[in-house]
Amino acid sequence: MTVRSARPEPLQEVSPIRRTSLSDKIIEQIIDLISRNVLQPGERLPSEKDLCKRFGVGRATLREALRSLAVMGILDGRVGEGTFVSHNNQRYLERNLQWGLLLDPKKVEDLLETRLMLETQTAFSAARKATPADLEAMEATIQGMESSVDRPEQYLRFDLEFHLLVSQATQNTILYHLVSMTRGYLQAWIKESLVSPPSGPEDRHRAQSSIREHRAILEALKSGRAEQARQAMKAHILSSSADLHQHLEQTSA
Amino acid sequence: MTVRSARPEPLQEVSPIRRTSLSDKIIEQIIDLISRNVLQPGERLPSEKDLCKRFGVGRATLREALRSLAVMGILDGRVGEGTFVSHNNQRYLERNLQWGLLLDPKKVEDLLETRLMLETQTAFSAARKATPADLEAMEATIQGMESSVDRPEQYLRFDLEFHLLVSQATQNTILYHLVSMTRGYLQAWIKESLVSPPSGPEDRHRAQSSIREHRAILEALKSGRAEQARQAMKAHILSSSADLHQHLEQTSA
DNA sequence: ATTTACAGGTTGTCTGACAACCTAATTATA
DNA sequence: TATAATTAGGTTGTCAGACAACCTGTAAAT
Repeated sequence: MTVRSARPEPLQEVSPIRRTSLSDKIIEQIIDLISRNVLQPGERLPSEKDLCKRFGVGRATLREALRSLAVMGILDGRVGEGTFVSHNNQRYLERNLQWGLLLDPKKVEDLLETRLMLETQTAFSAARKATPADLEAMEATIQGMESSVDRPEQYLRFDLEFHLLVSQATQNTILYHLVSMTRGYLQAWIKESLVSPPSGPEDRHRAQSSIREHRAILEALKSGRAEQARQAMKAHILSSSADLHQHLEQTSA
Repeated sequence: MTVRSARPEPLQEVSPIRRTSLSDKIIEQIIDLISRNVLQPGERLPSEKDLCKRFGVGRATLREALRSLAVMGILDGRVGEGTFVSHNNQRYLERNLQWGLLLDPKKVEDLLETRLMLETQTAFSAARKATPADLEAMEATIQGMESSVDRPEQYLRFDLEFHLLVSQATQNTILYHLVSMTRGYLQAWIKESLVSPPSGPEDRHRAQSSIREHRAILEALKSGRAEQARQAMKAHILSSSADLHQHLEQTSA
């Protein structure tokens, strides 16, 4: 007699039984430990042998869980040293979107639209919530941009940092993650589009106007004018997106 | 002589060497296969033994890759049957955000703010892009709400469906996933807040005004007035959020 | 004192094995 | 013949042991 034959009529409210594998349970437990700060970022986990004994599972099972957490960017395994909690488990979202966009790479348009939407709104919200410390940090990144117009790599780091600071100023961690996610992925394209042609005078010109746009955003934030901040950010994103588009068409042509 | 002692002065442009594990390479290859549609959604992968031979790796290594793809929601392993490409690898975003939210428990406020931001913008965008078929489907969900004011469970399904249709009408899959993610998370709270008190006359009254709000959104979408659609959605989300807040405070008190 | 060599621990990978499970063909039964 | 039970083969889930590659700190050699 099988279980199947023992269920003649279909039940409506059957328990949503799901065979949860041992690895899944381990993943949940470890995530729980990290979220409760029992395991802190940078901390080393016990060795796999230890963990096997504690969880009461084989090493293969445990490793499947650890590997999964590693590709998510939550853990970081270093051969010969141990497994560590990633410093920036915040960043794991970017990583995963990266995997995801590899799945269908035609979403650049969608990404740009989403980014426009998110960042204009974060600018709006940040104008109301930004602390003096936030504004000061933004000021620093703009100065950083000014001092590195000829070093695209470094310039981009400051650029990214500025936008992250804006989203951080909203004090909404979800928004921060979403912005850093979209931004992190576009970064690859942006970098490529800036590096491919050797930095000429036009690039420097572009950098200068970009810095002006950032300053406009910062001024709006400082004065607390939310709508103005939104518009400034919108203008900046649009011109930046236009640049990216142009470069993309050039390379594809 | 170690490598360490051979690097007296810090190099700026060292190659960002990363020891890519075999599992990582397998993950990349499989994702590539899926993105190139060599492996289509729903399709079954060869057995693990087969894959081991093709990739030239041991089973443990292969399984770590498969498990990682499974927790991402890209693959779906069924014991005794095989491993399949997930029908909706679209869902990977929601899945990962889910893990992410487990990582650091966000506040409901953040979710509500994000939702307000996303949905007002999707309404704006949808007003410009919605097709007659989209509008027709939305009309149907509103009728569904009207016919189930006394069945909260069913009512909520229609409600959710409406909002998903709006975001779908933007034809931006990323936005769609983000909306469905925030919505899916709030759904648990919403359901609880509606089920806990037995449905009384006030609830029905609330449902009626909610339906009016949905109609207002739909009318704005039909007439293609983007700004009006945004305002209508904003009003709806705000009143809906206020309800949720009230219920939350009641239960916590 | 500096360098070298070594030992112990850790992750990465392989192999083989068994259990739980599903599918389908085969056999037994009414 | 038609239906039920059994069986066989394949598949994923898990375990155990082993070895390679690697890192770190310590002890030995220079």
